[in-house]
Amino acid sequence: MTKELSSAAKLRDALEEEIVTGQILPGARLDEVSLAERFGVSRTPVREALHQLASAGLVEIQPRRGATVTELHADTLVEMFDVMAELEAMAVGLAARRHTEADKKAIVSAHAECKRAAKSGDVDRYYYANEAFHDALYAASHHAFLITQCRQLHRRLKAYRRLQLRVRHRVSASLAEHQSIIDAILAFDQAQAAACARRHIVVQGERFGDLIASLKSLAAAE
Amino acid sequence: MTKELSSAAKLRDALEEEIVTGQILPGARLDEVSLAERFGVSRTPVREALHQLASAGLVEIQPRRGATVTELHADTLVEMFDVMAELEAMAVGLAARRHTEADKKAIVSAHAECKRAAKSGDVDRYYYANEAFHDALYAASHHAFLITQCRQLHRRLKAYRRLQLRVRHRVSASLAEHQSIIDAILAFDQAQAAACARRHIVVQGERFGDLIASLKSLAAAE
DNA sequence: GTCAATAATATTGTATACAAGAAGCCATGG
DNA sequence: CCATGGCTTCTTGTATACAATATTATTGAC
Repeated sequence: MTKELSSAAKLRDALEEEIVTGQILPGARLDEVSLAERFGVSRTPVREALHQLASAGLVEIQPRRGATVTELHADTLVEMFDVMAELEAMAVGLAARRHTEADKKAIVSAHAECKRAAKSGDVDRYYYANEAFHDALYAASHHAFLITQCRQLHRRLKAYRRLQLRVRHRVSASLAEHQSIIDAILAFDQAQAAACARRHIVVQGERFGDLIASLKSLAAAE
Repeated sequence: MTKELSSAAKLRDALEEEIVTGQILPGARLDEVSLAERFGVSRTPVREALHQLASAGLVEIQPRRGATVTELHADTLVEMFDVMAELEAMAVGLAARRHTEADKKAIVSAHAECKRAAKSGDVDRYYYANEAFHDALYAASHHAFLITQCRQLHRRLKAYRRLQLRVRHRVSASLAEHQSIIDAILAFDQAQAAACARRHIVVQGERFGDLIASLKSLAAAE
């Protein structure tokens, strides 16, 4: 059932996963023949996969000079968090107005899993639970196009979001923010829900900025 | 200087233009060999172009079944206008805070051209002037990532935006909305600017919905 | 010893050839 | 007369070959 994908599509997904999770580092060169050999295919599907990733912004292709994994500067990333905040605020605001009983259940249970994950102290588990929670929020907006936009950007920020979760006390703060979002949604308070969601993401951007700053000062001290 | 593009890239741009302007109709089949013949190249660059357009959402590719121009249902389009409204509100709000003297000049002069175009009664001329105006607004936000997102979505809505301009009195209304946006920006009033921009786009979505509805009732009456 | 120019190499961009799957068509059976 | 099965044909997906450009190394001159 899931084996109907073309090798180009499989390649694209595999590469995307490796880039998004940081297995392939930003700035790394993506050589067509090496990739072709690694995946046991010819250069043709490799090229297709690379071009598709380029359209998604994950890799950059310079004519006649090959592809590299996109390097996101700290300020670009912060900007991406800005836009993510706005989109998510919109989604959550809509969710406050439009959510069904099923949506409510999904959100609450995703949040419960987040709590369990937080208590367990397993950051990765929290990461996945968090992802499911946000997905439930998007779904409750019942706004198909917005959902795709949110998912796309969310995915691009995946690796960095994960990083930012390692900041001290971030997980418990995140959890509290989730709670306030849920409260606003269940009260059908659109404005409040949107505001909470926006703050939730903006905070992530800020923490991420802090992280970058501290890394920079560390590097400078060496 | 501009001739450094690969044939695949040229093809992609040409096809994008034809789709966006409606020369190729939604739902139309895009046959690889026909396109290859038409542009005098082999299938390889055609495939690359199609896949890139697919990532951008302009065409849909079904495995082993070829590519067609994406058909956007009325409700999807309205949703896209929703998101556009939110992004543009964000950009204009930022522009109110961040605009420079140069930005101010660019915006005002773009608006002046809009006025002249409106007075001339040339809808196409107004369309292009309008595009330049919005671009000037985006630029004034000084938010690189937001600008790319706005441009991308704006481009996808291009054909439909044009359609909606034909609605009676829409051009003069649009012009008035522009004026209110400018006023808010020049007053450095972020909230007001964002609200005006949001309304400006939401109205477009609504007018577009009206248009669709009237087309539907026309079709039903036949 | 360093810089520059040219040649050698490697890598991308395009074309063509081949393989595999999907759509249409005709024939045959009910 | 309609439906179903197999066959033909067309189209897409992949591989390989070739062409063009960028990179690198080597050699020569200053």
